[in-house]
Amino acid sequence: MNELLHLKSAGLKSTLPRLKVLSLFESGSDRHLSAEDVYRKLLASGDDVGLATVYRVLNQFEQAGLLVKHHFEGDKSVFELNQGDHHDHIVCLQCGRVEEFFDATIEQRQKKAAADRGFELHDHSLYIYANCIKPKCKYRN
Amino acid sequence: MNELLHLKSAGLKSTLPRLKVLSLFESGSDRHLSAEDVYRKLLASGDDVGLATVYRVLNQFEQAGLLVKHHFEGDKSVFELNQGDHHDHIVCLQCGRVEEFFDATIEQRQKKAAADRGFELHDHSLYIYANCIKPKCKYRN
DNA sequence: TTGCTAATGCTAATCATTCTCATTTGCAAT
DNA sequence: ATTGCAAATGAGAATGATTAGCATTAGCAA
Repeated sequence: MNELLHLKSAGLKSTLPRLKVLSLFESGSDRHLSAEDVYRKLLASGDDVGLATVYRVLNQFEQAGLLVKHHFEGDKSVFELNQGDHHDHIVCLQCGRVEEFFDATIEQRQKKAAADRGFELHDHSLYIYANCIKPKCKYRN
Repeated sequence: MNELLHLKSAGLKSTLPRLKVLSLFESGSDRHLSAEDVYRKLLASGDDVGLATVYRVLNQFEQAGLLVKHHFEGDKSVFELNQGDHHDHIVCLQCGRVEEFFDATIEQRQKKAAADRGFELHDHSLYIYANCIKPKCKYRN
């Protein structure tokens, strides 16, 4: 029911593909999904949604503020549910695991860096590429 | 002569296309160039270098540590001369002007953020997207 | 000067993403 | 419930950046 409200308020019709995609993210085990990921997952669960539609819906959701889009290293972009909390990302170069973090000091200094140089910060993207040192990383031990 | 040394030490033959590309960056008015940019500039100066070669050379130079590659918002990537000093970027959303900056505190906190979560920082990319408030911005006044 | 390997320059191929357009579907007004 | 129509979908073609394949050319060491 919540989804419906979201879609409505975004001026989007409540259609099958859109509901499927949205619930994928809301039920999500993986928070960060590419268009291809979404497409595969839907196919796997027997829901036939065209790839073009997935791309369209994802972008509409981003516009509507339901999702946030990220460009990690490499070509394809990934989306995650927008839960209001801004955060940055650490991506493991080995296993691809993504961890989120927020550092008020970094945010602060960014704003200052921009202001000092005569810019008005609009947005930023910070990705840290690293290696897990935890045993969690599937490519270690 | 300096270029020659660079190429040699990178195990790259000193060829015309490579010298052309390298001097483009070293003489550079624009520090940040895409493959397409390089291609156009070379054509403009009467030097005929194939686009594929430009891409190849750019990547080889990156591997060799002569250039650094960046992915600003959007699709195409840009290269800049590697002068040893790491820095991040502020990109004007209006005019595309790129300003470089370095903030020791931000660097520090990033390392800490990674370490705190069991990662060993390998690399990071930080891009600030902003609007010039200086009259410099060609899309203002 | 010769010879061989690496480099170049085309063009065709890839990959992610977007566009086109004919067909279908949500939904508001009968 | 039924109808009508704009909005949404699906399939495949088109795009744009980047890379691969291969025949030709050019550094450079002997």
